[in-house]
Amino acid sequence: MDAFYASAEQASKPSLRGKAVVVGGLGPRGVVATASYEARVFGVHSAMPMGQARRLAPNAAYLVPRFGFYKAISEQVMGLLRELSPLVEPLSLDEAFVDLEAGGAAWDDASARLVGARLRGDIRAVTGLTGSVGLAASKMLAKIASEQAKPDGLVVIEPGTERALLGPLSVRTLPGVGPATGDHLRRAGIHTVDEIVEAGEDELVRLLGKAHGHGLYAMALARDERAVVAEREAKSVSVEDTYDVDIHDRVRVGLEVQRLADRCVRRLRGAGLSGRTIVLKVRRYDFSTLTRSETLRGPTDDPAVVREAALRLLEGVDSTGGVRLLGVGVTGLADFTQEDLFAQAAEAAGAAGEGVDHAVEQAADDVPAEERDVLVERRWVAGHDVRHAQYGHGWVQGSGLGRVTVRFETPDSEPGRVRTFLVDDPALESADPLPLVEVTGARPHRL
DNA sequence: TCTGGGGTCCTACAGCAA
DNA sequence: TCTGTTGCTGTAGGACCC
Repeated sequence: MDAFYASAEQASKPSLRGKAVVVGGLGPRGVVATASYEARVFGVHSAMPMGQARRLAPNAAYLVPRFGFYKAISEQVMGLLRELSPLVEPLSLDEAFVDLEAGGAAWDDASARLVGARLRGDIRAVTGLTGSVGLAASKMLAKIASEQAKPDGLVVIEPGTERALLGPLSVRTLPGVGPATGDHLRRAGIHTVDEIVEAGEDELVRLLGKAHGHGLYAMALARDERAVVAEREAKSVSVEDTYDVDIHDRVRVGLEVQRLADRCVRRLRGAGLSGRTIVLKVRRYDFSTLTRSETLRGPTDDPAVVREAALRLLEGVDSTGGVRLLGVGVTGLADFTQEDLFAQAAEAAGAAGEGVDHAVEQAADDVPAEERDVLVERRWVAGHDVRHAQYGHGWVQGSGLGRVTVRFETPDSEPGRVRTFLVDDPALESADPLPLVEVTGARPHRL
């Protein structure tokens, strides 16, 4: 999908179409998740600090991501892909590999092209958004093709042309070559894919290590035999928070770690999993990051056990100077087993002397953060949908000083009017996003 | 001007056992 | 019996991806 989050917001909000839209964290430490193509003209791009984005594009619309909304659209698109083949490997909400041969949907160049073109039409019809398609004989090449196809295009890499196409490209084009590896190669005088091939496999292994060296050399030769894998099992579950202001108070750090442990366990349980290794992550004031982990005797999904382990790990961490991020994760996942749980819980209770604060567990956030903001504090979140008793459906454009500004429009309306209300106006309530495309008979869907 | 969140994979090293 | 090798497990960190 092209500039997915930003495009979804533009489709949802007619007044933003054709305008610079930036989706990301709006706090003082937020970064850009997606910038619309209009915003990219100003130099705004993913992973850029929001402050920098605002300086580059002060007049862009800045919105917080609505993952639930994007997920619903993503499921529609993944559904279309699964009609083509049982082998669909999602990489994220907006990207997936499809093995067309396995699905019998395509057997040669012409049929693949046809399938790709039809898919793009279907995506547009069902979601109202544009997607780009890359067709090639391997995952790596399909990915490169789809990058070249963006926005709103289709690119085919014909068999036999792969090496010639890759040769002059930057090493950064290859999957697995990020800033660090790119620098490493550059210092060795290697800038293009051709130069990787010229350097030879031994030299690459010497520079980058065994796995990376062999892998990259193969990629440079356009050799990529990786299969499309439909079902991937999760290997870890984690949650983390970056705080607007560094936390210095050791007690507060402990409380946050417990909250994160509870959130992590809720996710773990939601997935029907338990895990054996507890990981604590701490990013300090100077951005240095450290992790500490502890492996239990058996898998657990007991919040008390995870909390205690995380707190034990915290004891070994120096937080002088303050922490900007805390995280708790669980790896070594296993399917839920009752015996392990009881054994583990009893063991921990014995060892830790039952010092667990159950109030923390109860009070923790069962409701997603954005909903809490809207419902409990009645703070209106920029970009979120609302309904007004008199004016109908709209979205929050901004709020502050006891007032909230709402633009009243829907995906299929003209750009709407803006009105301002008191934040506690009883006629105003939060609302679900509306479907981007009118629901018509055959393929009903709900957002 | 500062740098999110949720993941995956690889490497290196220490300790232990065969 | 001592020593060196090998392989596994746990731990920590780094790079990368979207």
